[in-house]
Amino acid sequence: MLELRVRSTDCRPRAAGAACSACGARAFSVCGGIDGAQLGRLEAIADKLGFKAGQGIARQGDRADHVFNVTSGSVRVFRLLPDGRRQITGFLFAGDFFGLAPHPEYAFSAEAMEDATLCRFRRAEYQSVVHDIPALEAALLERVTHELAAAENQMLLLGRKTAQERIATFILAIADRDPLRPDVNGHVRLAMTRAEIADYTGLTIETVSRVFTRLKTAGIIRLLSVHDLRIELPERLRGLAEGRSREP
Amino acid sequence: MLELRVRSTDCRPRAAGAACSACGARAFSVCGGIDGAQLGRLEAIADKLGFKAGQGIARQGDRADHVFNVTSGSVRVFRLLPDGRRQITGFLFAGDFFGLAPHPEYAFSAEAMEDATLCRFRRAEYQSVVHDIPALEAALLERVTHELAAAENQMLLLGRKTAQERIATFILAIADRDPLRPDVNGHVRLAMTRAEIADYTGLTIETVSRVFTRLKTAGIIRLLSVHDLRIELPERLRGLAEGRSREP
DNA sequence: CGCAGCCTTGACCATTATCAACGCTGGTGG
DNA sequence: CCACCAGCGTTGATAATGGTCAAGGCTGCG
Repeated sequence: MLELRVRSTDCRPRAAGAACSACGARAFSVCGGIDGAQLGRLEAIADKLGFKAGQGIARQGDRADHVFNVTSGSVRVFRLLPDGRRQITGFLFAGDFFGLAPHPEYAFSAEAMEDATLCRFRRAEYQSVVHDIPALEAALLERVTHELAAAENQMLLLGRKTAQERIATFILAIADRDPLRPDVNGHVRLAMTRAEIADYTGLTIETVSRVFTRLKTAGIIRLLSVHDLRIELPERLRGLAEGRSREP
Repeated sequence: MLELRVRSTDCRPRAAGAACSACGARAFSVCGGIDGAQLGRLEAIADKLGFKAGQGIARQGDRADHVFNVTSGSVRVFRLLPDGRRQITGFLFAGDFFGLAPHPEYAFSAEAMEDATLCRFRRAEYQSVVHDIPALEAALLERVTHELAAAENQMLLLGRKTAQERIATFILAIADRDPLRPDVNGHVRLAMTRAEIADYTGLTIETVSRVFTRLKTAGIIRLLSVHDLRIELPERLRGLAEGRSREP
């Protein structure tokens, strides 16, 4: 059974109208005109690796010999400053690639969040197989382009949004792409710790915690447990996320 | 004469060793195995447009009908919040594409910084031509992947660096890619205003100004004019940029 | 020469970080 | 089975970085 996947350009556009027709209900899938046989050629040159929760997969500064594809579980990717400050640049799930950047060393570290399995490719072999399958190259281009747009949204969040706006945006992003429960009446599962949310949103864990209780007090969300919440007032939350509270 | 270009994955790796061999001294060029004839096919379907400094090229929220390539001059790309807060996500120069993201509406606005000329493609035609030229698709993939890595670096800057570290990083980034004067003994030209630097680094113009004078007072840089400076102590500046001042 | 648009500097303020204490929860071992 | 501990999360008090508001300076252009 084929494990390797290329996530489509995300099913997030649900909200924006243009749902990924090739994708159906699942959050990831083989998309963009690549058939299983073609992915099979790529999978054939992969090492299949398993990682325990918390285990390191790649380290910032190491020689960038490999390209990775997540096949199950979840992975956090981050950059560190020498004194330990951490910026998480992404939470990755099945179908996501990382390590594509054409640099001699990894600019990031990656660790398993939950137990995870990955395909690992030697860069040169990966390059030549991908190069051989234009449809795959096209799908990757679309995917990476989409990630670039997401990264630019995150730049807006980190550069210009308040703590409350950041958390509101974050909650909605999770809700929109939660692969397991597609917003069953506003239910959102936070697979990550407060520290991870903080390092993703550029805040501290204390501020994250305070904002959650503030949103709760305002009746905008309800905290069901530390890792589960329900969105009670989606419009208010969306208003915060889009910065429509400070309007001029 | 061919105007359209695909920037290589940047000549920045100068510092990191692996210079772009296909590129030579110029900061951008036709790279990655695409020849002029192939680019010519793309250029053939382009509208050539000129924009005056300050003029808008695309607006956040408009239908995303076009893809753009900068052929001369410079362009700023940014996202706005409804109250006017602005995050500049990139300064673009000849050879840079934008509007590639497969979304129904532009998630960004773009304006000419200096007078600029661009190639503009209808998205569908663009797609089909690119799709027809695997070497071009491959070059774009590499380029976009590189930009994604740069965007993630910017996320680290915006999420975790102090004002001083941000400006130090910014100065070095400009110095490394300045297309005109490749660091003639530390000389750096800032083509942008303080407001643009602020909106790129997630600060205010006042803070940007204060940090510049602080770096000047510390003897790390010298301000030759508002738009020109010289790096006096490159190691100190690099140390700040990498966060090596707060080390534990 | 004068004005407009940037830039700089200063005084004050607010948001968020830091430091600290405490509570909850789940797992382990007595 | 219960008690304890470790790790995570919450809350409070205080501090600091950077933002806001305001005034004034410089520069280039008409």
